[in-house]
Amino acid sequence: MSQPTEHTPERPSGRAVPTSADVARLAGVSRATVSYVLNNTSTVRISEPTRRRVREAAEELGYVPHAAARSLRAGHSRMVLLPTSHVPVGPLYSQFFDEFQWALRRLDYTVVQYGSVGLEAEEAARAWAELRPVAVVSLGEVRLTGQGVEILKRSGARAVITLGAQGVEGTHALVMDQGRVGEVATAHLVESGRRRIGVVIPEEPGLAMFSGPRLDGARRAARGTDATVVPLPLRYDEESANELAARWRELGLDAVFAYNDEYAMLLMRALQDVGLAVPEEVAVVGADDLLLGRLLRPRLSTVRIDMVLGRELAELVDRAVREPEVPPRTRSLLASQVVRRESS
Amino acid sequence: MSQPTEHTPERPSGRAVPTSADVARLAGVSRATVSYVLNNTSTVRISEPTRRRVREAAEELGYVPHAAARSLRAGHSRMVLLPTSHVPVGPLYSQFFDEFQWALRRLDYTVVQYGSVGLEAEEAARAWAELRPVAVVSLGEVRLTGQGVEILKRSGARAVITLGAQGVEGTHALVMDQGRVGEVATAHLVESGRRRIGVVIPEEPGLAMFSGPRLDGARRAARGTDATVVPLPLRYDEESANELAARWRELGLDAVFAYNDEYAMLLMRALQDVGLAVPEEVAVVGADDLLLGRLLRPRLSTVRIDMVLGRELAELVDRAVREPEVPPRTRSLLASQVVRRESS
DNA sequence: ACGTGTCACTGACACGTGTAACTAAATCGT
DNA sequence: ACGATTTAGTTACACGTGTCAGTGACACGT
Repeated sequence: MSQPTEHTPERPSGRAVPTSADVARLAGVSRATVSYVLNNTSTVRISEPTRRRVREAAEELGYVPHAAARSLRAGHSRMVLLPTSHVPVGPLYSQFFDEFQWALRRLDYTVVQYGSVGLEAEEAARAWAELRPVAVVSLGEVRLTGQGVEILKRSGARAVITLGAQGVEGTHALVMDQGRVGEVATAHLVESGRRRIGVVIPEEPGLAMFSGPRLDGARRAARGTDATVVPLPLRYDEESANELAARWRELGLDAVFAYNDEYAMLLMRALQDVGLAVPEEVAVVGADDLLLGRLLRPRLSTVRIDMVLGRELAELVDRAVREPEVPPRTRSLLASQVVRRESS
Repeated sequence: MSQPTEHTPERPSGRAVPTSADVARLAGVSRATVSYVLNNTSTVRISEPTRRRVREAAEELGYVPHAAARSLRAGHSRMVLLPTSHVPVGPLYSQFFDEFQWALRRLDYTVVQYGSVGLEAEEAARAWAELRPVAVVSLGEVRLTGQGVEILKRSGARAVITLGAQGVEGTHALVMDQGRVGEVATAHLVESGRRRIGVVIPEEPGLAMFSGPRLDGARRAARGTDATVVPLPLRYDEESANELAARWRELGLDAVFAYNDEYAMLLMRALQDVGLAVPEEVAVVGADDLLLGRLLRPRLSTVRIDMVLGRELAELVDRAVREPEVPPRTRSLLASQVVRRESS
C-alpha cells in the first residue's frame, strides 16, 4: 500500500548542502584530490600545503560526506542492523546492549536499530534488506523466518545472527535455553520438598516465546518425581494477581515459579495479602536477579541468567562477516543458576 | 540496437545481488519501465501484461530496491534519526517509544535508531549528518549542542527536535520541566508538615541532567517556608543505602524525595531496617508511579510524570519537516502531579 | 640529449535508482 | 487520407562518492 509520496523539492532558505565538489572548487583542486585527502588514502601522495587547503575548505563549508553515496560506490557498507520491535527492557539487557554496541563500533561497524513495529515477518525482512546491511542481528523479540533470512542473504547480508529462545534455519543462532531456566527453578523447588508447583505464564503476547519453553523445562524437571506442574496465566496488574491469590487454596499449590522477579513480586504481595505465609505455605522463585527482589521480606529467590557478553557477540558478528563461507551453526547458552534467598 | 557492454564477468546465478537492471533483462523491458511499474508511477501508462511480466521477474529474482541509491537519486530521504546512547529503562518510556515509532511509520517515515556510545557531541552530530536524515529527534539522554544542530541543518535535516530536561538553541525543544517534579514533591511534603527534607541525588552520571533540576525545584518549593532541603548522594546498591540510613538520625530528616521509585524502594527498605517508621518518622516520595511501588507496605507515594504522547510527537515531527520555515519554538511540559499513598 | 623515475595531481567511470524528454506505432477526428 | 492525439514504452542524465589510469613537470644518471 505504498502510495507515491508527493515530495517537495523546494529548498529551505536557499543554500544547498555542500558536496565534495564544492570543497574542491573552494580549495582550487580536483574532486579526486579532496577524496584522497579527506580519506587519508595512503597509496597517493598529496603535498602538505594542498592537504591543508582542502581541510580548511571542508571545515569552512561544513562538509559532511554522504554515507549513502559512499556505500553505493563502495558496493558494500559496514552497517549492522538491529531490528527492534518492542523491547521489554530490563537492566541486564540494557547493559548487554550498551556493551554490544560499543564493541561493534570499536570494530568499525555502524550500528543501526531499525524499528518495524507493525510489519509481517517477510515484509519486515524486505524493509531491512533495502538498507543493504552487512549483518543483521536479531535479538529475540522479532520472529525471523527462513524465508526472511533468504531475502536478507540475497540482498548482500553476509551474516544473519539470532539470539533468542529458539534458533532460525540458516542463521548463526545463539539459543538462550529458556527451558533450562524453568528446569533449574523447578528442580530447586522439588529438592526443597515441594510437590504442587505453579508456573506463571504472562499474558503479555511478546513474552510467549520465553514463557512457553520455560514451562516445558519446568515439566521436564518434574518428570520422574512425584511433583506436578500447573500453568498459571497472569496479567501484570494487581487485579489479576489478587484474583489468582484468591483461589490459591483451592488450587492447592505449595510453590510457584513466577516467570521473572517482577511477576514474582506482584504475586508474592497478593499471596501475602490473603494471609498465605511465604515461604512456609508457598515458596516463590523469580528470575533475573533484580536488585529490588533483595529488598523484599522475605528476600526473593531467583534464577540468575548469565547473558552472553556484548563483546563476545560483537566478535561473533565480525567473524561471521569476514568468513561468510563457514556454515552457520546453532549454539546453546545454558548458564542459569538458582540464587536461593528466603522466599523458597 | 546498441549492445550494452557486458562488464560483469561473474554470473548473477552465483552471488550477485539483483538490481533493477537484472529484472529488466529478465522481463525483456527497459530499466525505466521496471522503475515505473514497481513504484506504481501514475504519470506513465504501462500495459497490464507488461506490469505482470515485470512483477514476476522481480519476484523470481528476489529483487529488493537499494535504499541508498534511491535516496541518493531522490536527493532526500524520509528517515527520522533517533540517537540513543544508553537505553533508559522504564515501562512508561518503553510504551511511549513504541507508540512514537508506530505513528511515524504510519506517516511514511523510516525510523532509525543510531547508537553513538563513546562519541563527543560534535563528533556524534557529524556521524548522524552522514546519514542525511530528514529529521533528528533527540530523546534527552544525549547532549546536543548548538554547534551540532548547525551541522545537522547544514546537512539537510529539515527538523531537529529535542525532548529532555533542557532546551537546545535552534531546535524544536520540548522541555520536560524536571524542576517541577521536585517542586510538587517537596510542596506536598511541606504541606504535610515536614520540615527537614532530603533529596536523593543518584550518583549515576547519566542521571545528572534530571537530578540537578529536580533538586533546584525542591529548593524553590521550600523557599518562603521554614522547611530546609538537604541533598543526599546515593548509589543504586544496598551498601550505599544502608550507609545513608545508618546516619539518618544525625541528619535529622523527617522526609525524603528519592528521585524515583526505584531509589525510593531501595532507601525505604534501608530506613525500615534500621528501625525507622515510615511514614511516622520519615515520609518517602518517589517518582514514575511504578506498579511495584504499590506493592510495598506502606504503599509508596510518588510523582506521576505525564509523558508527551508518541502520536503527538510524531505529528510535531511531521509538521516540522513539512514546514521548515517556521522558526523552532521551545515548549514546556509541566504535567506532574503527586500521587499520595501511604509512605507520606 | 635521452630515457627513466618520482611527484602531485586530474579525468573519467561506475555504483543503482528515478524521471524528464523523446520516439515509434497505433488510433482518432474530420 | 492525413495531421493530431494517445499509448507504451525507451534513452539519457543526474544524484555524490571512490579509485584506476593517465599526465605534465621536474630531477637524475649516463
